[in-house]
Amino acid sequence: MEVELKNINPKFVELFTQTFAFTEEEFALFLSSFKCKTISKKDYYLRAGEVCKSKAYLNKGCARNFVLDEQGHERILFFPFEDWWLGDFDSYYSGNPGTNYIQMLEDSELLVISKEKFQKAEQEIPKLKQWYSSKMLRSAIASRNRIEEMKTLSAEERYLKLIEKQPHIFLRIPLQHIASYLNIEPQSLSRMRNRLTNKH
Amino acid sequence: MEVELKNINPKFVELFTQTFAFTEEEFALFLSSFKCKTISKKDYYLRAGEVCKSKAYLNKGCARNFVLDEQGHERILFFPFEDWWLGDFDSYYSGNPGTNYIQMLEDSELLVISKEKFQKAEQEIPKLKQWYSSKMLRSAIASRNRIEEMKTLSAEERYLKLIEKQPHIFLRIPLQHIASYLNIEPQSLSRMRNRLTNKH
DNA sequence: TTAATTTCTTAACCCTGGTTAAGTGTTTTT
DNA sequence: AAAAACACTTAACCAGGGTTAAGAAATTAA
Repeated sequence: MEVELKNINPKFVELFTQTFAFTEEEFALFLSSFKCKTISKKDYYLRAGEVCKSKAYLNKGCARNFVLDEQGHERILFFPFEDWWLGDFDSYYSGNPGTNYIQMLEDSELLVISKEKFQKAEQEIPKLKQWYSSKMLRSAIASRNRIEEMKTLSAEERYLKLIEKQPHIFLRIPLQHIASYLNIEPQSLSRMRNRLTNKH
Repeated sequence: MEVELKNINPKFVELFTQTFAFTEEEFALFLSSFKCKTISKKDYYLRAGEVCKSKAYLNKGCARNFVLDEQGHERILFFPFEDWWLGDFDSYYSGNPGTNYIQMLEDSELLVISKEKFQKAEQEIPKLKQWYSSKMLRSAIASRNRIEEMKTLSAEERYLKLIEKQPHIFLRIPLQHIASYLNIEPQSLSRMRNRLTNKH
């Protein structure tokens, strides 16, 4: 489906027209490279084993991005919400089958751009590269901070930090998935919550 | 101290003159922006609380990059060896005090370039930006893979993977530090190694 | 409204890794 | 060569989270 401007998250428009100062023509050209795609709750945007051949802007909805461990256990890495970009980084750039699953947790709306069209757009709109470099830098820093956090905080500390820093997650994501994100079992999260409320 | 070409790791020279095709002048200019610095075993290149104002190429030696958890426990994130770049990413770009310690584990030799000189070099040598984008991309992917690994593998699995994929680490890094990297105590690593050898 | 499904909780038992403590080697320093 | 510092191991005890199982509560579908 073609993308209609009026339905696009204003943050998307602002990012490119304001922050990266695309001209009207550049933005129109860029936008025309996208297809709109809706995915129902519980359906997948990506599965392990597939090659990731596109980037997708999450216009509306939310998802869980997870991998499987050796025992086939689902391990959630993060929860994409509105204004995030979805994809399997490694697979996208290497061309190899990926390890990530991306499953929508609400009925969602994506703006999808294929690798080919993105590359073409990059050639026609040099500013796009700037955007991408800065995005990559922030992504690298965020991942490093996440590693630090995983290494230095206990499950309980990560839980408390999540409540403090990203309370919105608790409004839209079931606790069982938050448990997986914290790297513990739902029963353990339940026990922990119980322990914390009875603490005083 | 000035950098002398004959003492530089050939990988450094190759990266810029071959892979990124710097001209002779560009490479000479770039190289003249560096200072050579030696740091003895156990001394620090960087400490938490300091603002990271330079990038450093590890020409010779190795180090441990760690952070402190709430209990003041050292948690090693990775072991830089020859041909790595040292620094606190987040602090370098944000200008805020960092959280990382970088301590040399052998007498080491660094090629250091200040933030100012690097920015200047970037303006004079546009190819430098290409290098940096590609480095950032790989860094982002590596960090994501590391997060996946931390989420899906047990301490024992991470230990066995380390032996398989980076056996050189065991030749130069004390086991106590490897334990910290695996996120367990030295005693637990010892017990695990004992368990594994007695397994059959 | 009832049935079915999903989400969350509680409890008992077990296992892994943390903690504390002590002891043995091995380097390094004096 | 002796002392000091460092690196590694072993063992006993304990706590946190995994596992299994069951049931309660809340949503969704029929």
